[in-house]
Amino acid sequence: MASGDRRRTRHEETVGLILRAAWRLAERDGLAGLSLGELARAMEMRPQSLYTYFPSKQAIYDAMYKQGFEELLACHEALPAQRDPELFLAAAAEAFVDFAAERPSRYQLLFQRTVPGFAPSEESYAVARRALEGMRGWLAGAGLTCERDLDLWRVLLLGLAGEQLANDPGGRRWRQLAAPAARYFVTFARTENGDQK
Amino acid sequence: MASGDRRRTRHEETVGLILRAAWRLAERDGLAGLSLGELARAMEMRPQSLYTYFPSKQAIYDAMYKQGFEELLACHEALPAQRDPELFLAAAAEAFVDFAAERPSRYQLLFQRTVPGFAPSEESYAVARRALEGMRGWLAGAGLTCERDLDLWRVLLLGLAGEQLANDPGGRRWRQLAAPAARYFVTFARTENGDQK
DNA sequence: GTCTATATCCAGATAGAC
DNA sequence: GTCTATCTGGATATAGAC
Repeated sequence: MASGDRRRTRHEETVGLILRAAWRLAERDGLAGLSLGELARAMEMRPQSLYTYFPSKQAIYDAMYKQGFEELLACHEALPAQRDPELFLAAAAEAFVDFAAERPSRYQLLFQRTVPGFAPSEESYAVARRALEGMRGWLAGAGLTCERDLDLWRVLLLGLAGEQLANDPGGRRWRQLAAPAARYFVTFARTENGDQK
Repeated sequence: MASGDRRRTRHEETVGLILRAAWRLAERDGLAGLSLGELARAMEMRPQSLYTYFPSKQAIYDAMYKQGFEELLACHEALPAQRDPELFLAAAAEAFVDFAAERPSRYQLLFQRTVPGFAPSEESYAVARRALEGMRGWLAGAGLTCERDLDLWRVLLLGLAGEQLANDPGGRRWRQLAAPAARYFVTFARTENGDQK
């Protein structure tokens, strides 16, 4: 029915607006400092009305987590194709630091475990796994297929973004290290794998 | 005066016990979830009595921050001497991951910026700088003196510890990557520096 | 879907008696 | 130094009228 559809659409629009506002407040007050009162005020609602859209505060964090990984997947798909896998990985590493720098609280929710009591639902975590599988595919494209390679790649991404956010927010000090670090990683992984074979 | 000395000693002892309890609670409830009520209960005090020892909750976080870096410095000094700087850096990287794994909330307070509103005092930050200067010295011992080398070294430490805590707490998955990553870091940095000269 | 009203609980912090 | 008492303001969440 048309009226049912319209109502559902309106509901989902509001859910989207609430998440937008939640990200904005998380940037301003800290992710763990997000409060339903402030969030409601930003939406020009009473705090209780938020429960029409989310059953709990945890559910809001969970929706943010899922949305964050969906955005990361979109960011991955937007990466330009590259013949050279090394150049592709360098661009991917830069894009990851940019992704984190653009919204620090998103990096914090997705990759650090700092919100007391929060754990993603199975459904949301599935999106996170898809992002990781995408990375596994890139490495395979560069001839790197063992689990250790993926683990070290993750170290570089996490470390680059973490240092950039914590010690040079708004700058480029670690961002500019992303490409050489990615090259380092590929050389290292190939050498190590060669040693073992 | 003897009685004055004894009182001061008792006071400082209590401060130490409060910090111990604060770390324990931070591990249990999350660093940002630390509450003065819980902390007082652990000390068998009323919450108000804590103000005899610390003027605010922020001051407690600040003392924890300073203590954490003092512990890191002690950990650095405990590293066995090594003729080979590469072996020394490998051991240092492993020790750093162990340091983080042993008390995740300490890693979180010292190296992530996730407690809403917390910023270290100048005095406490000075201790953090000493720890960083120590690392600079190690790299210099391996012939690595440019700022970029130190930045990439920090990426490795932060990334290794962060992944270990977030995705394999209690395990050794990233810890065992520390030594090979450090060894290759040295090789890579020397090669890069050679290219530039 | 949004509201008023309320429940329940907790936070960090201060004043002043003992 | 520790306590009782209190302030002030928040939090998340639920019930039920409109």
